[in-house]
Amino acid sequence: MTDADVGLRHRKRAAAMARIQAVALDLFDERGYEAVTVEQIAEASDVSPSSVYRYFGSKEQIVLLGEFEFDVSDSRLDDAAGGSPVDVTRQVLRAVMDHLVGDDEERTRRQMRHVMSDPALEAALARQVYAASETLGEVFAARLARPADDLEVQVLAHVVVGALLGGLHHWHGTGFAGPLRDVLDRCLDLLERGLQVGAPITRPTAPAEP
Amino acid sequence: MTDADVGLRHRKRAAAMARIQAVALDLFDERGYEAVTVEQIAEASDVSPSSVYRYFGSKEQIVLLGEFEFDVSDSRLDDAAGGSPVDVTRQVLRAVMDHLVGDDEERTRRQMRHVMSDPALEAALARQVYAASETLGEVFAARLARPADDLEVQVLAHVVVGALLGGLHHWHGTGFAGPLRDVLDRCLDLLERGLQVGAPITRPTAPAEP
DNA sequence: CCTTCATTTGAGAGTCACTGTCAGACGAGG
DNA sequence: CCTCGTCTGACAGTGACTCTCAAATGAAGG
Repeated sequence: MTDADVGLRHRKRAAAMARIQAVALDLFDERGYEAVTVEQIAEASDVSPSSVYRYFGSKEQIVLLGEFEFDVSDSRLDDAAGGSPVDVTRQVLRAVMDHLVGDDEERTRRQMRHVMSDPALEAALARQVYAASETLGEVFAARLARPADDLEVQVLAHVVVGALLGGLHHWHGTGFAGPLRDVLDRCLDLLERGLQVGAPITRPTAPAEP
Repeated sequence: MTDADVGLRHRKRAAAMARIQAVALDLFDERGYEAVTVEQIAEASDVSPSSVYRYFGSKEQIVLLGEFEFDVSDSRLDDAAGGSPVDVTRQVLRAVMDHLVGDDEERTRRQMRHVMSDPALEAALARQVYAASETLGEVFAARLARPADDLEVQVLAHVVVGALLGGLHHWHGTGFAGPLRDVLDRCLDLLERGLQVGAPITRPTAPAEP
């Protein structure tokens, strides 16, 4: 094994993966996710179908690879030591967003459009998000010195991720208005401020609106 | 068409579906979800594979059909008029639980064991739960007289469902200890009481965040 | 430059979930 | 008992995904 990043082999692989994702996204925009076969993607990307599966594992991961995952060992998590769970989440979020948006904001919207309209993609994303909740739960549990299965820890982790998912849904529902990062930040603000989750429904300030 | 429930045709169909689900669950327990093919389920249930797909649409739905869905038109929703979102959720939860547990508590555990250990099932459940969040969001939006895409509404709905999902995870992680209904009720209690979501994490190290 | 070695690639065959079609079976209703 | 409408099973096909294996190719040393 060479130094792990600077081999012709490694670079070719990375280039092929990027090419496949770009080509696939174009084809999906053109004809829709379901209507495009992996074989067609492979041919248009000058690789064999075998390689596509070797690289991505599944058709969904061509779209989702790397999205909405986070690295527990990210150094920024250490910076949040002593902070609240939401602080920790904000750090995690920053790491996720750098991956997500750092690359290309428009690209994320194109991905989301397909994710939200295809059942298979939606399911794959939902699973990925659920897995992220579990990881976040482990982080919280470690910080709070509680067992990972602790009810409060699990509820907390899933609630935080749920809030972000709500934001994602809002972002999609409003035609992807504004930067995703801001929307998600606002979601965490809402959580911190405390949702009026137990308050009787009397709508505080909302003016009548159809 | 007859009165919709009391025809031989309808009864036969219902019986076949119940038989398929029971047979399938036995086979899954025996050999694992993935190792059992739909064709084998069909043969063991004395129906054709075509019928299995006609009844359930997909292999996953043999396990998941009806679980973790709720009926927006459930009469109990009206009883919660004027209550808080959590009250509404509690009513919804009661309706869901009556479906879920009303039938057979042990059966739910068997289902969950497979759901949690198979990626395809986990994804299907995650998607179903996500869809439930959307439905709940619509209910909340209507109650609060806000647009369905409203950020707070979406965050609220997804947070509530997230809390329940956290409870489900806890339930699974603790070997399905105690009635699921109680666990989920406690999750909603935690939400109402307000999670210490913004509170600094109690650690020996001194906090240094504003 | 050339050889050797370790990986990676592409090709092909096979499995299985799922879809669409259609003729025959079988309740429903008279 | 007979017609009519619906449901069922059989069949053929598609596409995602897996496995295996021989050929290609980058890495490393002479």
